[in-house]
Amino acid sequence: MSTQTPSRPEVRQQTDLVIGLSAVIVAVTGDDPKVLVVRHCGGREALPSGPLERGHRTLETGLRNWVERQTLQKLGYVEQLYTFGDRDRSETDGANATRALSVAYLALVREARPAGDADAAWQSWYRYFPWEDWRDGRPPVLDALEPVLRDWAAADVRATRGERLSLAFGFGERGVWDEERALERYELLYEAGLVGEALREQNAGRAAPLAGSVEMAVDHRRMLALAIARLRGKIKYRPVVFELMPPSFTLLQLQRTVEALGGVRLHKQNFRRLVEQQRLVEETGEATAETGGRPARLVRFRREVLLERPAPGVRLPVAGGRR
Amino acid sequence: MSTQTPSRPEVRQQTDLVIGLSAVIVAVTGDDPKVLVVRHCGGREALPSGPLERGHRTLETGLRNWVERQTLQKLGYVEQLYTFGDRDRSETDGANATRALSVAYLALVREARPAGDADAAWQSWYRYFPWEDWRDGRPPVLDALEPVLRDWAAADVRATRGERLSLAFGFGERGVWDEERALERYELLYEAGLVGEALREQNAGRAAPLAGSVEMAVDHRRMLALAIARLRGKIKYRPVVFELMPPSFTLLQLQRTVEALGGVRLHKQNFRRLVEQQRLVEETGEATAETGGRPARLVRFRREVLLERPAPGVRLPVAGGRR
DNA sequence: AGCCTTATGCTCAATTTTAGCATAACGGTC
DNA sequence: GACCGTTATGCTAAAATTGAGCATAAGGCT
Repeated sequence: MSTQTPSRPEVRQQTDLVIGLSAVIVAVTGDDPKVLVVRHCGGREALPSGPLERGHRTLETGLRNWVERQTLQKLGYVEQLYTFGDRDRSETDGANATRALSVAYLALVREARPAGDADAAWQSWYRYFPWEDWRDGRPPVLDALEPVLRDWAAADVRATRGERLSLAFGFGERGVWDEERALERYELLYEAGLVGEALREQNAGRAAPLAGSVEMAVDHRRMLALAIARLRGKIKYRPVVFELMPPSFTLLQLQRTVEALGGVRLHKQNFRRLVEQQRLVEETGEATAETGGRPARLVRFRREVLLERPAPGVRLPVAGGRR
Repeated sequence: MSTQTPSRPEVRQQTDLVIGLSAVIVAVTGDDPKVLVVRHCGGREALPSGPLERGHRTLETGLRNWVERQTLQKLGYVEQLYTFGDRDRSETDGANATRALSVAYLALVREARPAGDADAAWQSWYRYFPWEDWRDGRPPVLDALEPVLRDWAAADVRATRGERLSLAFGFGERGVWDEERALERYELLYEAGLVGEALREQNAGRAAPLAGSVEMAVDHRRMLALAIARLRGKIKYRPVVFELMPPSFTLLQLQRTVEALGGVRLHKQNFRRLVEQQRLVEETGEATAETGGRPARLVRFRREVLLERPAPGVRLPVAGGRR
């Protein structure tokens, strides 16, 4: 009750505990942001993952091990996302339930290899989140979603649901689409019973799962939503996009990559100006004629920017396509 | 080797595992950013923390429990920071070492109560990081640190240390101080053997620990560094400062709070304009004469901004004091 | 040559930032 | 009551950044 000193080994409980390690591995090929998924035992798609083992010196090495074993994919840039630990994540096999924590990571890789293993495959992440892709205007799924969500909000005694909706989806009149709120959107859909995962645990007969968006195993889709949100945010103040680019590339390729991640279109000239005046890239001297029209210069990432400015990122000059 | 499916309960290992929960609890009183510390068994100062127990539904409730038990402090805003899991964190009691994971959280509270429990105390965080406070110009500790760090970098075969130094501390000629890099700075000092914690594990006879900065138990100072870095970043794009403010306050109080966290001075008029034109606050109608000069209007946080703009934060208009 | 497509250069106006100047309003002091 | 120190606030000119487009360049193709 009173003065407790923390972490006394004698009182250590003997609860069964498993630490899971999961990776959201992202690559961009052409116009699509891809994520590496494996086929789960239960048939559902899952993120590469496995339990932390005694042999793993750090969580991150454990993760790399599992990913390489499962997908034959080497990881470059890796960053920790979040640790999930709710008790209801765990498998309840009787009174002595095993508690399952899960540490999720985000990894960025350059080339999406043709998924070394048969069970591993690269999939566009918009397959799981069709409402997140605004590059060709308002995604059609939202037409189906909006009324259901509004009803769900209206059934709320306190006004809080409606507020959260307008925040996440920009439903209100002055509402704007904030691409960084991908996680909040997924969580709202989950609460409203509009994603398949929500219906699994309790067969509460709420709305039917939403056609057109693919489920994932356990809470892996939530992890993916978090990864998307984080990446969309981070790209703006740290030059992480370049982790996804080949050694040399054209400015349009860079723009398409940023657009793929953000799910929005950008104003071309302004994007180039931004990238160039921030001196994020430098000339290679070469050019490529692959793209159809006038050949484009090939550039490469200027590593030195990391030393020069506090927060070099690719700010997103949004194109007309809003609303 | 090949097709492994993840998380099969049968193979679950019986390793001893403890999940620690630690909280960096922050408040700002007057001009100082405070953190709540408890006196550790070993005599060192520590963050409030304790092991995850079976009764805890979520990691966060577990954390809140421990904090309230140890410090009698209720938590408001809480956010997960990071999970530390390196094997060398663990206590090695023979071959069967217990692996200790630790999930660190950041919490923001309004009033720094006089530390309910005798073992708990509010301390300025600059006590542990004197080099992070640039509000009165370049902190004097850096004069002692810089040459030692430079020597350490010079002793490096590859040039990578020097690069990291100029990145983190802005030592180069064009170098700038980026307040958000608090964690990187701590880690460099750790590697260079300039903080006490570094000398504990291996009595490698490197440089002496730096006088003038206070150690903490285990890796708690690293957690604090991470919390500072995250908070300094987050403040700019989410209105989290207001979690630290009383219900009504003056613009100068708000500015002092932001300055305390960032460790930098801001341009007064520009700060006010920013806050006002972003409509982060609204009038209460009252005023206060407490501050000496002309009475200041009292304002309160305008919750509605959360619904209006994608990323409302207090961007930092730095005052002259750079360099 | 003419057309389509992508690459690039440049401009103009609207906004936002930076850095100060100037004035207001209160509590003392002489 | 005038004067001073202190903090609050209003306002502005100049510089820098953004948002939107126009216009031209340079390939491939028919």
